[in-house]
Amino acid sequence: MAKVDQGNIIAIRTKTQLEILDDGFKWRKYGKKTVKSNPNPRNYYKCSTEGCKVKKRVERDGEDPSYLITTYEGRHNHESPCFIYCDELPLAISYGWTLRPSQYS
DNA sequence: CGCTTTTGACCTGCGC
DNA sequence: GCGCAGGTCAAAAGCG
Repeated sequence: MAKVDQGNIIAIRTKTQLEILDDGFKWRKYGKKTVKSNPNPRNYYKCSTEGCKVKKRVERDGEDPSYLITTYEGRHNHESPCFIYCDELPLAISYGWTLRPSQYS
């Protein structure tokens, strides 16, 4: 359905044992699905802020369960409820996250 | 009261 | 043409 993609897909790998990472935005979980590529379930989140059509995909690394892969899709239409949005990348870098190109699966 | 969360089912696209 | 995979939505319930 969504053919008009923002074209902004940023995959970030974080070394954490937590299942959910909070980057300062309000995310509403709208789906859970298990992918064959990974025996782990993949969580789908969407920004609950009005005017914000950003989608977030969270999945564990099948090769490194210690790592969590967070994929951001789209651009925020507002500032972070608590932090300032830096150009195009969230405060992920401040956390030492690894930024990867849109070459995701 | 508002908002969030959870599971299932459904749909589409692509490949062969 | 069929199957598979992935993705999204809907409803309901619970909680602060």
